[in-house]
Amino acid sequence: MNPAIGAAAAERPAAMAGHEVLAVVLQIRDDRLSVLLWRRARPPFEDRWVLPGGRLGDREGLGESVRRQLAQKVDVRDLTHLEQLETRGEPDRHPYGRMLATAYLGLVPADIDPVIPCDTHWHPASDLPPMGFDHAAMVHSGRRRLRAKLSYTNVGFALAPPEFTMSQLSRYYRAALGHDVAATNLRRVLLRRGQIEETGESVPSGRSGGRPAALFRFRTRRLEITDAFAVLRPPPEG
Amino acid sequence: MNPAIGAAAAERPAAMAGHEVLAVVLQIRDDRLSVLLWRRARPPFEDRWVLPGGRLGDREGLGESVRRQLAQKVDVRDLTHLEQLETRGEPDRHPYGRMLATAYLGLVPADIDPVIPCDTHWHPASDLPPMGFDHAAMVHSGRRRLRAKLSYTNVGFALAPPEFTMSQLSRYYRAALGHDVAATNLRRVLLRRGQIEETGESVPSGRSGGRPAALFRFRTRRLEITDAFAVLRPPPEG
DNA sequence: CCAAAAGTGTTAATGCTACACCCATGC
DNA sequence: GCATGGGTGTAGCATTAACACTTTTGG
Repeated sequence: MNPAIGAAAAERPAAMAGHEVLAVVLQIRDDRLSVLLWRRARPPFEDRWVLPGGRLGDREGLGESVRRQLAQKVDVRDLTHLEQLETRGEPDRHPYGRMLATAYLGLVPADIDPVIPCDTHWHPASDLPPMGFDHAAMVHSGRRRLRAKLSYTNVGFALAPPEFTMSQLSRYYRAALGHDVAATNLRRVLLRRGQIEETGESVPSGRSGGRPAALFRFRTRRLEITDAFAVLRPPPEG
Repeated sequence: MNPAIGAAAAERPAAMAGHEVLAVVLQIRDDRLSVLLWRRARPPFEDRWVLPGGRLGDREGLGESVRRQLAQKVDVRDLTHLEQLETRGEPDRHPYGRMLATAYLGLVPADIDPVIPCDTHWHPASDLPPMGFDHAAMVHSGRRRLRAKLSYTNVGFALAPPEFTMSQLSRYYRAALGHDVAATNLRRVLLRRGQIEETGESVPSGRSGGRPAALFRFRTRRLEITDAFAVLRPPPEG
């Protein structure tokens, strides 16, 4: 274990070892996939950006801990989805001693704007600021996971507001996937898979005219795998 | 020598807190997907079956620790693939105190028969014996992960020997996926994706006759995603 | 010659993208 | 009317499962 360096070590005396939970909180903001980061005020990695999170409490589970810390520290309570990403435990990942970290992916729908403390900010996930520890790698894991799941699950529900038009939804997909997504085909894919349904309502057109857009909603707001077995699928029943 | 926390913990339960790594080691044996389990000789969960593993050492990383424990404790050194599955940290998952566990998925090719201690056995993954802790859930995670990855990556390499005939390979896939897989189509799918290639050699037919089978090998024996973006794929270059 | 196992050709179905076209609205 | 954005129809493409058929071997 690293010998303590200067004053900072005084805060965390000899036996620093433990487990922390971290959250890659993603949201589509202004048509960009963004991640919530917190600016460190002290060493190590002073002034670098890190993921929100903190030590696992003695009596709490991992997911529970992430939710608590997000609520307490950055006032994020509106996660529509939370799943475990990965655990990192390289002995030298924390300069002051042994510290394991379990990262979660959390998603916030686009219609919410959580009140966050002044030392936390949303950053475009494709243009991260200088980050501390191994947190940048975790953000990349989160992005990859989200991208993958958008194509075989209904995670879209976690990025979108409860009701939305297809052109809105296609913008969310575009932001999350990083490439163009045609609203017209997205509609058919998601309808075919039974992920979304029409609410029956529609949104009046803006001042520039245009046909009113139908409103849709996700049929369920819990994660489901809708497109398993793209290939090597099991033979039909019987 | 105890995979999970043994007697030492029982003697001083108060001080028990820490992190262990566990391995879901899978192999196709006799055309069945099998998992390596270890029979506990003492409480808690005496006589139940558990995953091999043990405490994370002070100076080792998680993956490193799994490899060490598998080599030392069950003499498994021939993993062709190892990846992290999940970390469980419910406060009550271990009756004697707080213990986090990170589970890995390890794969052993079908042509190897590791020498394992007498208290460990291979069990069919579809018919697990009574298991201790939350280890049965971890085995299920491992199976699901393997099944999923067989359809969009080249993990097959980790189940198969270096060279194989297509009917052998289809048996491995059948065992892992749990449903029929036609050798003829499997061949075309894997060739098209560039996962496998012919070695040029072939295997003489058995005493019952039949055309000699061509030998194949995986082009690479490292994990690659060969079929990303089944849907919502990015538009062509430009 | 016949049975057995491997390998090829072909068809039909699926599910997607792209694009042309039609619809409803504001001005 | 006409510009604007939404929605539908349709053609083409890629990929795969199923199955008939051919090839190569042992007895």
